[in-house]
Amino acid sequence: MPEKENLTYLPNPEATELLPQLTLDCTVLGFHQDQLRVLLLRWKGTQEWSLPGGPVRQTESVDEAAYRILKERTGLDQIYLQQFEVFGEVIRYNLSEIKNKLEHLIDPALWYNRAVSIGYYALVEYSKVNPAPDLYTDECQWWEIKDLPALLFDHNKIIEAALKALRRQLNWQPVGINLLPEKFTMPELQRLYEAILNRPLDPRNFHRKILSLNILERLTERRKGGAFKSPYLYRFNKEKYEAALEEGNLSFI
Amino acid sequence: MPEKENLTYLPNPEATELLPQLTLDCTVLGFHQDQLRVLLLRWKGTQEWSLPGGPVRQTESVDEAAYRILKERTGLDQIYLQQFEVFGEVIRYNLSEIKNKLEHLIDPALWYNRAVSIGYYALVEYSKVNPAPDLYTDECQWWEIKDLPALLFDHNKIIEAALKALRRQLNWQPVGINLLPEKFTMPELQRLYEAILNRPLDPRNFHRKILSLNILERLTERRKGGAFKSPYLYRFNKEKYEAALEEGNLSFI
DNA sequence: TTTCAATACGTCAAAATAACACAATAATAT
DNA sequence: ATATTATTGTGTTATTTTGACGTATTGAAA
Repeated sequence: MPEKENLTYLPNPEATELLPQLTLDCTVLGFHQDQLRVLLLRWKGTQEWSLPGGPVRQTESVDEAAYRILKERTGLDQIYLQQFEVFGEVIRYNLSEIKNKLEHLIDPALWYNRAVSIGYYALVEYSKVNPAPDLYTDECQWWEIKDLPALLFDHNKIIEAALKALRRQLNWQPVGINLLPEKFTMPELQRLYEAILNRPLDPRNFHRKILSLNILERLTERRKGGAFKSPYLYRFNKEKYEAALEEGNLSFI
Repeated sequence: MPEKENLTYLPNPEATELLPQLTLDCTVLGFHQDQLRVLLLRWKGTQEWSLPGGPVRQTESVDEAAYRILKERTGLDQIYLQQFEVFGEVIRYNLSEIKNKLEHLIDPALWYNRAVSIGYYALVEYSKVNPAPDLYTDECQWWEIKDLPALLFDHNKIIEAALKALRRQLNWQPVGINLLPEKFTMPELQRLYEAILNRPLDPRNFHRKILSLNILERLTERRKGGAFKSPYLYRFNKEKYEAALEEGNLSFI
């Protein structure tokens, strides 16, 4: 009994403001003190953390919903967003456990038995983010990616998948313009790549490789104040960076 | 006004059998006569074509729904499936046009104003597929990817996106075990890669590159009957192929 | 002034790649 | 039979890229 796209079955859910049984979850990644960090929310009256996210309104696209949610949690417009996976299992996590843990906030009868979640990752400049909790949470905080607690829902799994997708992206598209400040040093960029790939890189080879992409401009300025030799400051050439994003660097053969 | 995952808003749509306002679309790709082909359905009493797809049942995961739909349209179990993008625009296509074109099949009042679609591509062995139309269509047929008609919904766009995703995959994962028969020749594999990448490859360099992946086994057998020199037959080493799929071949640096 | 480790720049052998030459083959034409 | 022909299989070469290092420079701190 094949069913077709857009075909309505009663009762009509479009009477509601939100797309039913569909949510999105955002893995917001920032880089600070040589560490990749993710933005998490702590639910009121609990020590339970989870990713920012929520349902999609009937009047907005899924991408727009992600932007809206991120704007609310970070204060930022113009975030780099990437949809990477749909989490569509019938049973994604222990729902009754969730109901119990949050029953002081949400009537257990109000939860869907099932929701499909669209996974996004966002790359943001750590220092520009103004973490803001929402109605159900009273803390919005950065966590080191290497030192996460057990999260609510299947959010540990989602973060793992986001990192995997980001690592994949790194191999054919540049990464960095969204995670670093305007000006940065080569060692800072290297440590970002090391944090994402989770392995050390040879500074000399990294330097050569990243310059060969032709997306960086070296300034005459240097970063003062650190111990030892002052490194040059660089910035991304926006046009060339965008072009590299567009083209990608794919060549099986 | 942040809203949380799984939180129900009345009326409860879970009373229905299907996830509301959510569908999936499958770009089923096969390879025949040096051409990449896609499986399309023609709607009854029309010359209108579209991709196989449909809604997700409450009792199945999104992936399971895709497998079910593909089983129905191709007769195949164990299809290689890849979720590649969510199409979540509020207005994805001209709905009233669709309503008009299909009103002899579906009451225009029954269409959702909006549905989010999860895009999959499937790689199948052309000769093993038994194309079968569904309740609303009376033809299920292969079309050359290079010579597609204007499709219903946003399905031309979805196919384009599927091809882009497949080309991307080609650069870090092997492709072929799902699209070719058990035994195949090197030129056949090359023409598959050429069809996907849409550009000619040097046979000598292709030969060297693909063998370096260590996923192929050359048989003593040769393909007889063609004009000119008989090419060797190869088959994929399943274990090594799976391992290559798992690992991927990614190395920015 | 010396120390020290991070930074900047460079070297070299090995591996991978792109471009191309050429021999072997097997049905077809002669 | 023999020659023809386009495809297939193998090899060569120059160039580029990569991986693994060496070393000089820098500038705060000792």
